[in-house]
Amino acid sequence: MPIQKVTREEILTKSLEVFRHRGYHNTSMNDLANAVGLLKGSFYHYFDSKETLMKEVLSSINIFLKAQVFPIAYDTTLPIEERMETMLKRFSKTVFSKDGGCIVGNTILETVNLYPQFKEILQEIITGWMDALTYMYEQTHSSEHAIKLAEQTIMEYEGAIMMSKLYGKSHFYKDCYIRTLERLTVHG
Amino acid sequence: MPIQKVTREEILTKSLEVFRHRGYHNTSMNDLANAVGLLKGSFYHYFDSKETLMKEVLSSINIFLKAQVFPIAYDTTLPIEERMETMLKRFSKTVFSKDGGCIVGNTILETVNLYPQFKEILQEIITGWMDALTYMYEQTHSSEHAIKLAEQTIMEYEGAIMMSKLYGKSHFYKDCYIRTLERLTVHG
DNA sequence: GTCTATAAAACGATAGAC
DNA sequence: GTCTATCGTTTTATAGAC
Repeated sequence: MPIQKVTREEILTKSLEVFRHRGYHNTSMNDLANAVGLLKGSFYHYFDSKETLMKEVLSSINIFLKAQVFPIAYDTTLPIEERMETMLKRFSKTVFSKDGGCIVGNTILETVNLYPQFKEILQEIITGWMDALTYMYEQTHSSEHAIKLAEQTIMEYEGAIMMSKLYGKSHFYKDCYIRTLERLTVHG
Repeated sequence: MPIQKVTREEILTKSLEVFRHRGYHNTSMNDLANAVGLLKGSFYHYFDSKETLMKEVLSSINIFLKAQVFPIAYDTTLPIEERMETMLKRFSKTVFSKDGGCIVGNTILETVNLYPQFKEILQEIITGWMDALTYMYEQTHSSEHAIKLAEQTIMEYEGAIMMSKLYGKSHFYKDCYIRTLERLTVHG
């Protein structure tokens, strides 16, 4: 048996970073292979296409969020503010990056119109986030209002990513974070 | 002189639509040329590169906004709600599209990290929008608060575009629109 | 003939896939 | 490494208005 240089997991982790930084169409198989230290030819031993790889990257994000992040919202042993804070922080660590990219938001804007292959998994991720936020806002608001607040929170965060990228400043996130917490308590 | 099939203006208008729909990297010179009824080689008679073309597209958007949209905010002969409504509607007509794309937001997320060529003009567009919104919110809020509200408005709209694209629903825009108007009056 | 908008063909580079 | 396709770009040829 030849030596296995990398694992599928490592490829997925590295590919996530590359896709987040470069976008989907502007990432070549060469970029991905280089990032994990393989020749692009060897890459097809693990994944049969760029599309399949992206699908698995998005799927692994979804699995992680469903296992490690979203459940926090429903853990009623913790105070609501703490749940929200922890969830936002963990979510950011997975899905956002320092240079201002959100792999989920970027991929939606870049592909949903013309490459519906990713639409389903992207919807699943955002819906999971929506449900978790809605559940938390329902503790202090009506169901209909909670949904609107959850939508507003997600929209603001995605917009904050754009603004951070454009101006290289991070206060947009922080303002979002504060407003997201404020919505738990004020003007019911 | 031979028959001219298209004008520079027509190319810019058509290219704006193609870039908005397909994104920057996923648009080929072939796509652009086909959209205006030329072969891709002939395209270079008008623009010397894809990058130059995109720059001019963004620049034409900026010129239009500065001449026809942003000045509305400063027209004190009109009531503030009317100014905001008119501005939002005109802005949407130029920059957004039915299939849920914002050429400005998309291009920021797709290019700013790796193609800084567009950064300056993109900043100019967003800053123009920011200034117009801030000016209006300053009528009923402090300067510092007005800036935050303007930022929040832009972030929400860009997020709404993402959500509309993902779920094929338009209520995200409408909610943004309502909240943007509400911010003019409530909780000063 | 000159000028120029477009077509046609071909360039080198790089894409995704094998 | 090799394949084929396509990328952005350049060059050459053609056609029609002066």
